[in-house]
Amino acid sequence: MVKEKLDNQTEKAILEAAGKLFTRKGFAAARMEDIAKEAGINRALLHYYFRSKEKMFDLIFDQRVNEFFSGLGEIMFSEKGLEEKIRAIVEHEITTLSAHPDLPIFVLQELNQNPQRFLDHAGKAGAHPSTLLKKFSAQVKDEIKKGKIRNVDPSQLLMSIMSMAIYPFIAKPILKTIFETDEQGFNLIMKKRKKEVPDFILSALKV
Amino acid sequence: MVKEKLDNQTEKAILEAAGKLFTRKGFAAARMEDIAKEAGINRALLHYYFRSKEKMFDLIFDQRVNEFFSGLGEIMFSEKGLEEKIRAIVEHEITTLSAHPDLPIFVLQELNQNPQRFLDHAGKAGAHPSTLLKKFSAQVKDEIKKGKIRNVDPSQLLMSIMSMAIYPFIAKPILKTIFETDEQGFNLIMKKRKKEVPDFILSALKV
DNA sequence: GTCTATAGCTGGATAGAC
DNA sequence: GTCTATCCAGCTATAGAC
Repeated sequence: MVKEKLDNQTEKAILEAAGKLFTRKGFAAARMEDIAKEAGINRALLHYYFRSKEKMFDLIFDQRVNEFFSGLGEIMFSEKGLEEKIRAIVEHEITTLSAHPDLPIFVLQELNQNPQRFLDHAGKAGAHPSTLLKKFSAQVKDEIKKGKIRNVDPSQLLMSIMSMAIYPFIAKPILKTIFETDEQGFNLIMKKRKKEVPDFILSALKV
Repeated sequence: MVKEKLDNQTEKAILEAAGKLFTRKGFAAARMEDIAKEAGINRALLHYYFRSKEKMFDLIFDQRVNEFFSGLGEIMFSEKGLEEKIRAIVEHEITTLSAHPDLPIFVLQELNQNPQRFLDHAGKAGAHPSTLLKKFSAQVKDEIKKGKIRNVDPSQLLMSIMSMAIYPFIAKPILKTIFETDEQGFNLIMKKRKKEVPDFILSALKV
């Protein structure tokens, strides 16, 4: 009666293939034929396992959204000080996205297509995303009151942090052209960015 | 013999409709039927004017890439000082994208799909995009040498500027949820950002 | 230049054999 | 559980009338 977890090679292969193709091409442009080929099986079997293209996509998308936001909550709700927290966020984002570079464009493209999805997803996850901002906001305001940092709008600050860490992965093709470099060179630049960005932010926050 | 420029209502209507739908849904998900309906004509006429879906898309895409980078070169190659230049870039990007919010996700999604396009496009435009970085880089290094600003990597700085201005528009559905606001509220936040971001950057550059 | 009708293809989904 | 064969809807593209 126990559901098999080790044996289903096929299911795993399909999910991997589907993840790859949906993430790369988006829902509409990814074809079942391609997914089947990538998984080394045929189209019919995809439907045997997952019934429809949409159901497959929903599985993948939810998983990707989770990856995209994984770890962020933990860091935000940890008891770290502000500086340490900022360093941890940037480090975490850049490390995650270096391993999964096309995560953000995929998730954000599909969310722009159907914003409701994010609310649905947040619903499943439990806490409303705004609690994350509130926690961060309180901490920033506290530091301002103590005179530790300059007076800045916490929302604007949070946006800036996330922007600086994530956007380069979205703009990668442009950046590779501008910097006249390849994949390896780009990754090196991102690695340096793990230190550069927090330093930049903290310098901006100095009183 | 002169090509009509005023009379072709239809061509204009089609381009507008196509722009709207391609930008919103991407190439694969946008259907000729929808474009025709949006333009108030029927499918056959689309082909009469533009032959194929791909040709239509190429026109739209090129135009969108131009919009996305419009004005940036001018500002970069102007004789403004660094501070003024940073303020101008951020102001320009946020203003442009407030008027065309789904420009970046469309352009960047399609460029990720086919990075070659950017090189092709840059080719047509004349100057290689890397000249833009070189100009900016020289100016930053000069200011550093003069002791006017902190020692920062110009490439990293440029990335940060663009990130902070552009990324929020890509992450809009997420931000609207986190900030618990609507379209109007979002626009207000972006308006404030035109000042907040340059101030933030300049503060980070202080010696 | 604009329409209707339709050809022709692509791709998701199902039936049924093994 | 996996395959082949096939159905059928949806979409691009074209032909031909007006």
